[in-house]
Amino acid sequence: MNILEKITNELDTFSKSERKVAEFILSSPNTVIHSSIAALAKQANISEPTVNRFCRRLDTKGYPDFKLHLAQSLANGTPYVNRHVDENDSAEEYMSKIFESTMANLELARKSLDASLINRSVDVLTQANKISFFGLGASAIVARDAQNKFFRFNVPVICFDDILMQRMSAINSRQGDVVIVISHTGRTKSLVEVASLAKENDATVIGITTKDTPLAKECSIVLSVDVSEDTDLYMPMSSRIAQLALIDVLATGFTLRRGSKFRDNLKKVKDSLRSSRFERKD
Amino acid sequence: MNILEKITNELDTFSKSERKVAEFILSSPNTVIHSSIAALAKQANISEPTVNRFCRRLDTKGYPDFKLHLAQSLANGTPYVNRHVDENDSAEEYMSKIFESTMANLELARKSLDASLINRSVDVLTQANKISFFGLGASAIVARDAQNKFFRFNVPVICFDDILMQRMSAINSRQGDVVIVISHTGRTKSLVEVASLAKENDATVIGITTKDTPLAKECSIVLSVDVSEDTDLYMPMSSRIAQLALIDVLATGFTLRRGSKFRDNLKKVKDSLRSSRFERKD
DNA sequence: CACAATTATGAAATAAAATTTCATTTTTCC
DNA sequence: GGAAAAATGAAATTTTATTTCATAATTGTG
Repeated sequence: MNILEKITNELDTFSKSERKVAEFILSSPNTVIHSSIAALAKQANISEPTVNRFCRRLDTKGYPDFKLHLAQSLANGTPYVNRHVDENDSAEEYMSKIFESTMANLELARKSLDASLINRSVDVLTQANKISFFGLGASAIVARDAQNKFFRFNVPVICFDDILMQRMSAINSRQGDVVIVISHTGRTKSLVEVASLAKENDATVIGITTKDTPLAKECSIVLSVDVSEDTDLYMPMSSRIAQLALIDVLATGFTLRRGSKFRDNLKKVKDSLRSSRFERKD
Repeated sequence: MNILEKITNELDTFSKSERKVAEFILSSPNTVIHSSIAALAKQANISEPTVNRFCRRLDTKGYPDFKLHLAQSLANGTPYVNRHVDENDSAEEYMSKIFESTMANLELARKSLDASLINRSVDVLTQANKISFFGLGASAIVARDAQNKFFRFNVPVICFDDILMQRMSAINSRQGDVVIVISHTGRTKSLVEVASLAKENDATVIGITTKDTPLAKECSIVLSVDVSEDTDLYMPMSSRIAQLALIDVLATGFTLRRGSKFRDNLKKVKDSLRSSRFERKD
């Protein structure tokens, strides 16, 4: 866990002097990582052993080890202290918080993904006769994005964000078809039904969802993308971004599996856009 | 810069003994951050002063300072060494690389964004009579996502990914309307024209694009989102994710500006979905 | 290829920093 | 109010890092 959060959380359990240390560290963590224990003790108006005891209380081996943890907490991309947007945040603040929590959630998502399942999914996708992407709401956007990517691979891809079309398409699926169903909650009834229908008709169903959900149970392969729930305030935020990153991973896996000749083809697709754009001067 | 990359880059400029240190550090950086200079010297079969000189050569103040940099480079979310996907990467590897470069690009994007322009954009959005989102290709997805978010705010929002509808809509815009045009390249002719048309008709045009592009020139406010170019192999990847994060920032800014009562309303929108979902057991 | 000049390296000494010990002060609780 | 417990800091000790300097290796030059 982020050590700055930890300090914040345990603030009340500290003694008077320890709190002085804690507050000083929270107020200028970037100074602390470049200070010796003596300098810190002086600035916080306490003695050196107190700092040392403080560090050990936080389950570090001592002051140098504590600084290491602190440095990591302050590193790029690691969310700092309160990642929740607050009523009175300035634009600078809420912007940083949103980006930071997005990055932290991508890290979480990466950790939750199983590479061997990615590999199997890529296997299945490269051998598919037809690939379908289904999603609703925010996940509909992910499905469209996936279509936009996979369509470049010159394989039959479809994408529906309409529950009736999804059902009809699922019922028409057959062996060799791959159906990718996207839902963060994994509880959207109509999507769970679509997954089940597709499976009954022998399609391979890949779920991009949270594990142990009704949708996950219907899937042949579950790519579970965990993100911290409370960052998605009242709107999907980090969840859809993590899903998109996963789509990138699948698309990349696909191109790698197909070899270098195939990638020339991708370049052609990209080049085809040239005439619709203004030239670059540089 | 990531110190591990730096070591890799400067590998040839090191002396024989320094290279031994470098190689040991690269092979097990996680051991090093918990070792004393003596332990490292012994394991790498060189003397302590050599380690010290090595650290200084890398522009750190000494060994402890070097460890701090190393710890930060190893922290969560910080991309490590080669972020480019390689022909022979395993699923585990390309997955990590894609997530890491996405995170690194979000960090870049955050740094490139100007909070005061975000603030102005939120001002304009909260006062808009009508909000339109236009994008094509991968940016069409971003526009749809934005619509999905802003529609919850109970303001008139439209979104088109069809160039004719975009033109018609732009021509019909008037003072008080806000048009958000999304394009990573900023060079898509038809979108530049749409921006220009909207502006001629007195709409406020916000561009989510790269700075100093033809599109940027046509906008009232330019929210420039920089991402490293070469990560978007032959498909848009990090660029669209950074754009989505920016949409989150704008939507969050909007809700903050509207106050807490407004957020109850958002909860209602979310709750309205409940009956379409399977209940949670926990 | 010799040999001076330069550069690299490590042993030992020194300096700096962190930790431990222990006496003193403060707080808690009966 | 006062004994027990907990917190704190001064000083001593230990650990760790850095500097100094002598020696070894490398490089360039005639």
